[in-house]
Amino acid sequence: MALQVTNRLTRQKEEFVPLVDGQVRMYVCGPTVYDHAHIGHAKTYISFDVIARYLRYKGYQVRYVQNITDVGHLLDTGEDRILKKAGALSVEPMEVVEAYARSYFEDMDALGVQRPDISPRASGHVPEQIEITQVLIAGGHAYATPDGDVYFDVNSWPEYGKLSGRRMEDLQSEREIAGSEKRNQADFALWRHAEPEHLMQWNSPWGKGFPGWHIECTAMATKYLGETFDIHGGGLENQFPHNECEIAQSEAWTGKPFANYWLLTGSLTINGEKMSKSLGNFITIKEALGILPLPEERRDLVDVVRPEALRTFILANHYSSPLDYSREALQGAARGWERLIGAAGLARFKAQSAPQGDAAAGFQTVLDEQRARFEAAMDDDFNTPVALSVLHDFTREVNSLLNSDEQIGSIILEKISAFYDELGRGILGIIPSDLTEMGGAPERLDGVVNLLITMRAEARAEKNFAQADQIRDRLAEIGIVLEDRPDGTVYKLA
RNA sequence: GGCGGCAUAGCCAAGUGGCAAGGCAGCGGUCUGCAAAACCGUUAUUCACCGGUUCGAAUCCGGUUGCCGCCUCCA
Repeated sequence: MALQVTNRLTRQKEEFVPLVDGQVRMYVCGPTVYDHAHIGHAKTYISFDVIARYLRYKGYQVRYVQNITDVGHLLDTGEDRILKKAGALSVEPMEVVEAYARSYFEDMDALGVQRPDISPRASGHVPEQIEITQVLIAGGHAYATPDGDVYFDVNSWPEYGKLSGRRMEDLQSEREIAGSEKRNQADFALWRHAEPEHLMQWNSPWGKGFPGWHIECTAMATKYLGETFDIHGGGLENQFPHNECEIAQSEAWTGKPFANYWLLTGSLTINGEKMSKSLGNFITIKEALGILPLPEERRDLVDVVRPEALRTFILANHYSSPLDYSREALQGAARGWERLIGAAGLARFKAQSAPQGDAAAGFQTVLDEQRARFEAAMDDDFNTPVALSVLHDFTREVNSLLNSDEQIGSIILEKISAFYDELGRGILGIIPSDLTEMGGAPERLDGVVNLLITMRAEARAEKNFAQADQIRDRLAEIGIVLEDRPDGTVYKLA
C-alpha cells in the first residue's frame, strides 16, 4: 500500500514518492547543544525515529541526517548560546559543545532513538556556509554591510513565506530596528562579524566572523543529501523563521526545490503551558527517566517512568499534533504499555516450554489481519495512535489465547513473539528486547526470586497461606510482583 | 494586531460525508485459598456553540467562543 504523508508545504496529504526509487533522504533540524535536552526534544526525535524506522521497514534505504548546532545560534540579547554558557562555566566553548552533545546522545540512546546516519556539526561546515553566502551575494540575493555582516535580501525572493503562510506585507509592517544595517526588517543574517574577544570566529571574505543560524542547515542538508531531497523534518516552532529562511536561501542558491516533503512535529506543553525555564516547568529527559534527580520545586510535576513508557505516551499522539504533558496522561499511557509488555513477555515465557508444532495454527489469521491493520495505520501519515490501538487489539487476542486451555505450538508462540518484536520493538521501539531482564534483573536475582517462588509454592501446598502471603507481600514491597498462573508463578519487576 | 493550528466521554486519543477505534480510570462478572494479571460485559443518541449545504455531517461552508504555537531564542 502506498504511504501517504501530510506535507506542510502544500498543506495536503500526499502520496510519498521519493526522488530515487527505493531511497529516502531525510534531514531533521537537530538541537543546539548548550544545555541538557528536554522532553520536547524527546517528542520531536522519537517521532522522527519512528518515521525512519518505518521507512526502513517498508524497504527503503534511508539516509537520515540530523545536525548538531554548535555555533551561531544567538539569544535575543545577541549573545551566542554556546559562548554564554562557556563564560558561565569558565570553559572553552567546544567543551560546552562536547559535554552537551554527549549528553544529548546519551539521552537519545536511553530513549531507544536510533542514531541518525550522519550527525554533522555547524562548526565543521563553515567553508561550505561561506561558499553558499558568496553565491547568494553574486546572485543578488544577499548583501554585505560595511560592518562585515551579510544578510539575505528577502525582497529578492518573492516566495519567502510560502511554508508558514506569512506575507511580505505583514512582515514589513513590523517594527523598525533603530540603527539596523538591514535593508528590510525581515532580512536575516547569513554571516556576522565577530568582535576580537568573540571566541568562535573564522576568516571570511567579509572579515572575521561566524555563520548565521539558518545557513548551516542549508549547507549540511545539501552536502549530504543533494540540492533537492525528500523529507525535511523539525519542530513546528521552528517553522518561522528558521525553516522559512532555509527554504529561501537554499532555493535562491540552487534554483531548485529544497525539500519535497515538510513534516513538522507539534509542540509539547506541560499542564497546558509552554515549557520554559522562566515558568519553572522545564523537564529534562534525564529527569523524566530518573537519571538525574528532580529538584524539590519540580518534584510534583513529573512521575519517573521507563523510557519505553515515555515513548508510548508520545506515540499515543499523532506526531503533528500538539501534546500536553500531564502526570495523569503519562500514567494512563504507562499503564497501557504495561498491558502490552505483559502479553509479549507471557508469549516468550510460554515459548520456552511449548510443544513443537503448529497447534493453534488458526491464530495465523489474527497475526495476518493485525499486521495489515498496523501497516495501514502507519501508511496513513505515520498514524502511531492507531498503530498502538492495533497492538492493543492484538494483545487482547493474544491474552485470550494464552490464557485459554488450548494447546499452543511453538510455531504460533514464536510468531506472536516476532509480531511484538518487529512492530512493537522494531518500529515503535516500546517493547524491550529482553523482557526477562526488564529493569536490569541479573541472573542471580532471577535465581533468588525463583527460589522464593518455590518456597512459597511449598507453603501454599501445605495451606500455610500466612507464610505464602508474607513472601509475596514482602517481595511486592521491594518491587517484585508475583502472579500465579495455572502453569506456574511468574514475577515482574515493578 | 498578523500567521499557523486545535476544540471528541472523568483523563489521553483515532476518526475529513453513511450507524463514534483504542488505552487509562470506574462499575458488574469469570478465574484465584486471597490477590495480581487476564478475559467478558458496561461507561459519549453524541463530537465547544450558532446557522447553512446534503437523503445523510464529528467530518463540508459561514459565523461565534475558548485554548495553544509562532511573529524575538527555543525541537
